[in-house]
Amino acid sequence: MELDKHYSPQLVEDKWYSYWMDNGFFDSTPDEREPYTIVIPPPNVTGVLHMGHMLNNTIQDVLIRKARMEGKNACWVPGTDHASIATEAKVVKMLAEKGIKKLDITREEFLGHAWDWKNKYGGIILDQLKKLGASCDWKRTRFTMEEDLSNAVIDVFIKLYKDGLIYRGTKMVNWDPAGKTTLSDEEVIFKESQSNLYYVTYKFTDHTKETFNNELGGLQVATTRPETIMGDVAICVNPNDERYKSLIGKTVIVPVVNRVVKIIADDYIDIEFGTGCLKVTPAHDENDYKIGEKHNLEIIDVLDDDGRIHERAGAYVGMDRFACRKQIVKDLEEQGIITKSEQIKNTVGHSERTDAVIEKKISTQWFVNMQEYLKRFPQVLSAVMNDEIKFHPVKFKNVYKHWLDNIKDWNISRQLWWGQRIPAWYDEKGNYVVAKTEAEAQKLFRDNAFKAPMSDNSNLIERHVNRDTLNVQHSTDEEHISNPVNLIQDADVLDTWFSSWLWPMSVFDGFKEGDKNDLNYYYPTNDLVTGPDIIFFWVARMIMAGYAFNGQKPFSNVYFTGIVRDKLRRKMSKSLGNSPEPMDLIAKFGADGVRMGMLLSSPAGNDILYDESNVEQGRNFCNKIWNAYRLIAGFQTVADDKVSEAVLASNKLADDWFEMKYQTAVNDILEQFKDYKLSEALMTIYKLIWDDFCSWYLEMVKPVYGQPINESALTQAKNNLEKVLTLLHPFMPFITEELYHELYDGKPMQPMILHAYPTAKGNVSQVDDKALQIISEIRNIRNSKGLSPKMAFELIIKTEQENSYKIWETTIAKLANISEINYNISKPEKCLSSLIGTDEIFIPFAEAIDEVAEMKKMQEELTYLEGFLKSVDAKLNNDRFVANAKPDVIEKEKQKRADALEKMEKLKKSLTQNNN
RNA sequence: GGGGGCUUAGCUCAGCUGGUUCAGAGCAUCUGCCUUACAAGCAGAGGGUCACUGGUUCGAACCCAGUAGCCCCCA
Repeated sequence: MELDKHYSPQLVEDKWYSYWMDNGFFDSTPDEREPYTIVIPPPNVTGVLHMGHMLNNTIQDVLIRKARMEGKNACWVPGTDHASIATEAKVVKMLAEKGIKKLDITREEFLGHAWDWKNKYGGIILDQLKKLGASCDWKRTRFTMEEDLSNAVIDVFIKLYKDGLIYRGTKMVNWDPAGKTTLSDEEVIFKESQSNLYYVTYKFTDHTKETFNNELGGLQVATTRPETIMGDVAICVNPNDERYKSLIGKTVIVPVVNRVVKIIADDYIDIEFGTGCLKVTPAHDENDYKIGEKHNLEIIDVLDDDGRIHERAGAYVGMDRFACRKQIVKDLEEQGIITKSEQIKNTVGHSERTDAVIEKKISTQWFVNMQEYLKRFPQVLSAVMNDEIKFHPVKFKNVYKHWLDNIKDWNISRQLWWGQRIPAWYDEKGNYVVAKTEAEAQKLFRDNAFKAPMSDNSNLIERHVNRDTLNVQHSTDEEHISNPVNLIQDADVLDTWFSSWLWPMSVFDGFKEGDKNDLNYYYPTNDLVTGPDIIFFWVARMIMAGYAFNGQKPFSNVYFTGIVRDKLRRKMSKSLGNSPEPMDLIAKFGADGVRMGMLLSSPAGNDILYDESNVEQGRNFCNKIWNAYRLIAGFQTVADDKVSEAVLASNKLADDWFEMKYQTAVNDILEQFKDYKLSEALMTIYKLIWDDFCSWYLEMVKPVYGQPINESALTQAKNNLEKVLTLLHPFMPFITEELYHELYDGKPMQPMILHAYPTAKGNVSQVDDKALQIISEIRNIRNSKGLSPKMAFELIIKTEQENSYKIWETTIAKLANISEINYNISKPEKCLSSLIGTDEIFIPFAEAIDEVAEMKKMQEELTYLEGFLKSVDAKLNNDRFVANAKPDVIEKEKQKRADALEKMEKLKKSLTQNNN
């Protein structure tokens, strides 16, 4: 069959993927073999495959395929995440486009639309992974919101609540006015921005003026958020600030609302910042809130859920917060109350999902008590620190520790509908219980096992907290409680990560009643491959869940990939349009080429700078392998006894030599795998195939044109191709499967995907290949002298180890185009010469030798060697070196000295001969 | 403001506990080749005061201190 010069991935990839699937090679069920398990970081159902997924899933596939070939029971569990806030936002938008408002439909109707959406689009990303070659056990595909997994989430919530690790509390939280939900601290992204710092005058009351007066008739306060002025309840200065000492305890008037507030003192205030006076707005700033608590101040929340000014503010009601800021600045400037402003750099929190500017606000939410959690499960930290769970690269250990050391309580309730609904039930007074069903909740109420509300009832309906709601009112209306009616389930759902932290267990039905075979067999999993951006969101929390709910770690290794960026180090993003479409890339370069392109330049933890030339390199490599196969497939054969002894021996030697190269590479590759240095492992294979296999080995055994190859040599060549294909298979599964089948006429003993992976070998038998340097040297001489490779040379070798060269004579003759080799005969009158180690080679060459240039070259080398010898002697003559250095180091220096002397002697001899 | 990391060839990166012939790889570059597997290729070559300054040491890309620049995380 005539094979095309170019490999066409498009013709083979789908074929092999179906073949693997149809034969169930990706499937895994527990058996007596050692398991090897990876759970996929479940992509969001809203997502389409991006370059980050490509990298991440390629790495997982390499690991899982290698394990499978090593005879382990490899199980890679795929699935998707319901991505509460992202999906809800998407569905809301989709409905809005149809003219449907979320507020106008019921929760059930909304969820119906959401499920429709999920069923329609949720599987796209998984289908795209198949194009990449991902060998997931698709029969095990899970979804974080399917019934079993949702039940697990609810059960875990109830358990943690009973254990006192989950509580309902009123605290300052992050509010996303676009998503209309609270967020955990991790979901807030701080961005640096240019802001205006406005100087606002708070007029003194008459009483204050008596003791202190100035030109302004008031205190100047610097603020970046004038729209919260209506929530001001005090002015705070540093007690050590001489400027304001006499004012502490006096009063000023808040602009706009004309509220009279006190001037208080607190160490927290930075004397240097602004004017040294802080307007205290406890409802809208974490630090102000703390000051408010300390000084027992009122809390006036001036914003509503949409980020507009609330009636409570008493002015600018209904106005958007940013519009209000502009307006208030304009108005106060006109009144002469704002006298100046300056630009400053500060950081502003944004929602990770909606990018809206986050508002801090006080709200009643559900929290996980992290301090207590870590106290009960100290392994969460220790397991990572003592490498029971290994991070690759290790630098992330520090990041992890730092986060745990400063951890705050985890806000897990979200004001959304898409997600697991919080199993808390309230009566009309706001008393509540946590229970899986309404019936159980009723029973708990009957048993008086309820909690009194943190705040009054209105909080259930309207989530604002004003000063009244902070006064906790313990209900004592027992008569009412003993006859509960109309329980309402909490309207909120749980943070997405509160479900995905269970993923490594829940995908194996770890929380379900019934047999735990899968969990016991596959868990703890082996490797987790993910991005460092979710180390806190997900990695840390899976570790927490692992120890809390199973008493074991969730995985043994975490491989942190880098972030895929463009050539200019910019993140890939839709708005920049700098991200290639992965499916187009695969169509153009083939999945194998893309996989290689992604892997080549992505050491663990380093960002990868995506450049199409990497993918081209991958495609070119495929083509190289394809052509190596084409060469082998095209050989005509002849029986071994029909070729000369020399050819037989030469081919045998080539095989031994390649075996040495191969086994050395295998040993290196297995080490690199152990260290999770996948790009280095791939590079080692790349060089083994391109340089050692193609450029050297195949050239050694390739017969001259038109001649056949002897049968044993062909068999060896095929074996060697099989070996390198095997090594490469985890990285480039398609082409290796294709060629492996071709190699055995479509009927190999077993498919490549199940082929045994090579193992390390202690003693690699060495083949003396010093002589091969001659080939490079002669090519070099030809190149530098502009002599054609077609011109055959004679060669004279001066050496004490003739045999080192003799065994390679056939190869040297073929690859360097040498017609005759002689040993240790006298140097011809006119010749080109060179040193191979301490051996000399001469090429008789009568015409056109530039003797002056030759001499100059030798003289230069001699000069270098003299300098080199001097430095070696300096070491050896240094008593302290001889006294302190290790014996083997000294021995090496002595050897260097001897070699240098020998070379110098030969060069000197050549120089004098030429001079004669 | 706190923590972590980085700075080695034009680019992207290796370089383990300091010690082989003046520091390695891939890509890119240059030179010569369409040599019957591959021009998506072959053969060869050039290219680096290892950020800077000082210190420790017989010996420093590697250890220590400081300086400069860059990146990430956290608040």
